[in-house]
Amino acid sequence: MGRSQLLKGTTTLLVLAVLREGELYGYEIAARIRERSAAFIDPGEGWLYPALHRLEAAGALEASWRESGIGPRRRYYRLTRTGTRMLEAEASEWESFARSVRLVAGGPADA
Amino acid sequence: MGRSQLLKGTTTLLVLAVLREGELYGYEIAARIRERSAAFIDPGEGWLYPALHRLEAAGALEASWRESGIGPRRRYYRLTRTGTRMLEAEASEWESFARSVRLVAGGPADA
DNA sequence: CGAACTACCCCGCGTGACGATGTAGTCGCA
DNA sequence: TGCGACTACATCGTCACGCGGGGTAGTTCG
Repeated sequence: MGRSQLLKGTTTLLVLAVLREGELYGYEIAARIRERSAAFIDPGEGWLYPALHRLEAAGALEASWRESGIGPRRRYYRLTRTGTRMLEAEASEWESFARSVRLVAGGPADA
Repeated sequence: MGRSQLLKGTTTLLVLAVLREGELYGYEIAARIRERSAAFIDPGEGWLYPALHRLEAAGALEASWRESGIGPRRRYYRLTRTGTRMLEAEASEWESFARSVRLVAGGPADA
């Protein structure tokens, strides 16, 4: 039950980051995050889709339905200009925070 | 409102980490965290004291009141054996998580 | 039925405002 | 000058609130 809370605040970054490469649909976004994190982060549907909606509502993402031909329709998401800026902001925010934690947790004399 | 949620799950690590050097009282713990993080992390009393109590109840910390002679009484906390182990666990958990985030957010071809 | 996606409620815990206690320092006023 | 009132600050604490991840059931379509 350790990292259960760690995710808070990073989901936006994670989602936006994998979308940097281009359009992806929900299921695929989850898969990318899982792969990239070496299965350490396993996106639950419970927060992934709400996160996508938040980001879409915030103007960071644009979405469009598309037939897959082989299965249900898929909703593809892509970064908007706003989303790209948000990604950069989130990334640097995370960087600062992670460094701070490292400074505190790293001990008295270390980097 | 960026880093608002990032703290979640790291408070235990932060508190235990600064106590690695020896006994400290609450107010001082907050100050240490603030200093070490270059003021990036500013511990709120609203989570610091509850966290201390949680950790004490969990057997990770031992506490004792002590007169300071110059001001209100202080409650000094120190790590127990359990707390040390918990610190190590939290630290490695954080490390893994941080690396995962970096892997995902770092982009397609980068470390 | 199963893949892709949605909706909804639960709840831990950080947030911010506030309070209580204790000491030192300052200022007023005779 | 002396002494109490009043302020400033250190220290510990509580509480209501809200965000957002967790879990899970529901929906649609092939």
